Amino acid sequence: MVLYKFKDDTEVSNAPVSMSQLAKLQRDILTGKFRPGEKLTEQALCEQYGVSRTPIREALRQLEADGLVENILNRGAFVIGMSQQDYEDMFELRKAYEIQAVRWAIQRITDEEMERLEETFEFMEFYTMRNDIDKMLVINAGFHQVIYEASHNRMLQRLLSSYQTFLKYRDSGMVYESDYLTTVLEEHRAIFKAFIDRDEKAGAEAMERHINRAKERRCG
Amino acid sequence: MVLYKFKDDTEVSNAPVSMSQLAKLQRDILTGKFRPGEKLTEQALCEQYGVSRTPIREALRQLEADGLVENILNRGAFVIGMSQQDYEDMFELRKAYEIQAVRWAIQRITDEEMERLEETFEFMEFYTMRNDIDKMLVINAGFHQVIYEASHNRMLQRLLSSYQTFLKYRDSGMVYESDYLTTVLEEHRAIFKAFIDRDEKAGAEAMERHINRAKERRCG
DNA sequence: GATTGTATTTCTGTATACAATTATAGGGGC
DNA sequence: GCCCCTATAATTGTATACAGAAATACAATC
Repeated sequence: MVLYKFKDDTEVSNAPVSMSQLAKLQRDILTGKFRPGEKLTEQALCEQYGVSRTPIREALRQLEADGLVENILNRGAFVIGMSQQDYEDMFELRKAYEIQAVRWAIQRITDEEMERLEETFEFMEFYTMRNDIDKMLVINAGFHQVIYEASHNRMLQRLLSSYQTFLKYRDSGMVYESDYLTTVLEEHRAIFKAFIDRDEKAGAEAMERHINRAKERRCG
Repeated sequence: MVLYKFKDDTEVSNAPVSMSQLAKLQRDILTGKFRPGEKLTEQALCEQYGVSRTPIREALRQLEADGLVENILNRGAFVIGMSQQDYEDMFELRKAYEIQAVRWAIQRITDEEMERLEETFEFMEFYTMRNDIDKMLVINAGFHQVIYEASHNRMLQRLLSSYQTFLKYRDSGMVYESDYLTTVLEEHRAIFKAFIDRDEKAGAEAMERHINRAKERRCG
């Protein structure tokens, strides 16, 4: 049963979705299946994921670009560890770009994107009422994604999307406060309102509060 | 003749440096040898760079991560174009991270890094007096690089370094004002002074001014 | 002449083979 | 026992071969 369909055909549903080898490897690193510092031997990965070395090597190159592994010449790929400090820093870096994204998005958003943002926000209200955390996590990501697109800047979209991937797995193991959904909804409402009012400053401030609180919720 | 040697063995000299296939391809895209939208056929690249498809494909994956090409499944790699807007946006994105880098660097810099920063700044003074623009471009990059390292955050280092690569080729064709070097030196001096004073706020402000002026110089 | 379906060619995606480098294990010297 | 050297094994880097998808060319049809 498809409940909500994003522009890119990502769906909010419970159906298992087939993943690329890259995505699987990414997931397994982010969920801690491989330990920080651990060497990723290509042959071993081939057997684990059932593909040959070529696609594995290309995946490792992309993971290096995402900062998840380090490729050392003639020595191979090693999993990069994230300290608590690294993780907190990540929120600061993300915050700077999320704020910039909101600013540009409010300047540059198209009517079609505004409709998608509104639609997505309405789904957030619906699933908050239903208290459905799993679906909310997906819609949350979608809400931010619409903003990234509305910023009309590829670089920003790429970077912020990769932060989302990072958070997706980190969040999956989280325990949530009882008022989590309603709190987040209000934070998003403030951001959405800034779009309606075309108020760049209010949008930036609402986003800053949102990320600061997200940091507290997840790091605090 | 080696004039200045960075920690990573990058040298300020006129000696030709051998480049990896990736670096060559990166250079050729950034210098406009391939036009935006142009399809990069693997076989053609193999013949041009004298290597087989495997390393070419891996290079294309990395270039995609850097935002220089777009890989479409079963259709190949296409060069991404940068509009004037994209280019101006890039300065804003870089500014946000350069400011964060300075803040963290002032908090976290080690004695060894502080010595390197001082040494680098002294070389900047020397080459400014000599009015040697080519060497200054390299030292400039080195000055920022020391700050990135002193931020002690891998993600930030990676991103800002890739911006530097971007700028390196863009700058190479630039025409400079006569007071370019002395102006830039004073901007860097303000940043360096903030490190000595351990004044985070002053450092952030000095860096913001520096990037704003760099944007004016290059986009204005 | 334009259009559509099909055959051919070209190109990408993946697997495998080979070369070069690095890691490992064992033996000799001190 | 410790260190160093060498031989071997393991692993990465590169080239090539093959399978499948996409683009192209062309002929048949309207």
